[in-house]
Amino acid sequence: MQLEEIKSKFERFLRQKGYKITRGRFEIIDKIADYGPHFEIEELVRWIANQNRSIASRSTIYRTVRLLQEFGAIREVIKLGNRTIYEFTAGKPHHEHLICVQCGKIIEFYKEEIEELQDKVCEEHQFTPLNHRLEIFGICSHCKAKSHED
Amino acid sequence: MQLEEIKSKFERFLRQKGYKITRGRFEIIDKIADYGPHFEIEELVRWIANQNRSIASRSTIYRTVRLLQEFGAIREVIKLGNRTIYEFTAGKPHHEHLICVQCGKIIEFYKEEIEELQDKVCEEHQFTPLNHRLEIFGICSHCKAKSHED
DNA sequence: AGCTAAATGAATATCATTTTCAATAGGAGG
DNA sequence: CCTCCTATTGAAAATGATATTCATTTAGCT
Repeated sequence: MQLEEIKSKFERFLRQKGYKITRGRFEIIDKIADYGPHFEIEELVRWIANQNRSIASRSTIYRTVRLLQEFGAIREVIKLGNRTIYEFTAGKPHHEHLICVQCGKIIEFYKEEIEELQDKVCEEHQFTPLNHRLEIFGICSHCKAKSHED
Repeated sequence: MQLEEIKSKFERFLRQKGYKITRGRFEIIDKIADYGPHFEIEELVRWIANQNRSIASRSTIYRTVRLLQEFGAIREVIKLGNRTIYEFTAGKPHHEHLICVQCGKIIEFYKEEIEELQDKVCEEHQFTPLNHRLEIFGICSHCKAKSHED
């Protein structure tokens, strides 16, 4: 999905909710898209603050991230300590994460069979699934290679 | 694993680390075991404070929970907002969680095939897994039944 | 018993996130 | 284009979980 498409869908979302179409909200989307797939809000706030023109305050950035989560363009990947890492899903298909505990690298993957087995587990417990998250923590190939050097 | 067995293993752990064997630490373990399988620290602090004899201060409870995590008797189940839910693993076998978003109930499950598929994914990415967490959010059968009544 | 380092409690700090509140700016209707 | 109402914004303050500081106490060796 293109960025413009997301923005126009977001615009429709705002209208439908009776919210206003403000420049700040759309500039924040641009910045998030520029920043990369994974981010922390404080990091983003600093990054935006370091740029020439200030587009929004910390409060507005926090509020907009919440709004984008409600809209569905952003989701929480994981909370580590007091840090929360988000991802700009941007219409990306569903996936899970491998997280390198050494360098923080996040690798995305998708395994259909795992999804099916989860549904089966839910059925067995008469549990109605809404969403899920699978995180595997470990050492990525790069860090592994590096540790062998020592 | 029995509580006494855990405590004696913990004692060995403390000795080995050069830490001291204090009454407070063991009384906190007792309280956690009494409390139930899942808890939040603040909840635990209040619960302990409401009992006749004060066994430990908030700081000591926080510090001891950290220590027990390091030891391996406690693990973080999930962080929701600013709340962190822990579980007293007490040597329980590995498992994943179904979490009811309505009532907060936590159901444990284990699916061997999911574990195997995870290993396969890791191999494909030359990723060395250390641990993982699978959380499925949804509505438990009890809440589902209740919502039909309305 | 006496010594030394670790543990404790109380108060304070920290840090991400939320809220408050006064000022500003969408946008619908005229 | 003007007006009005309401949502939004920014800055500062509040919140809430957790960490840290520091003076005091205690575990556990000698």
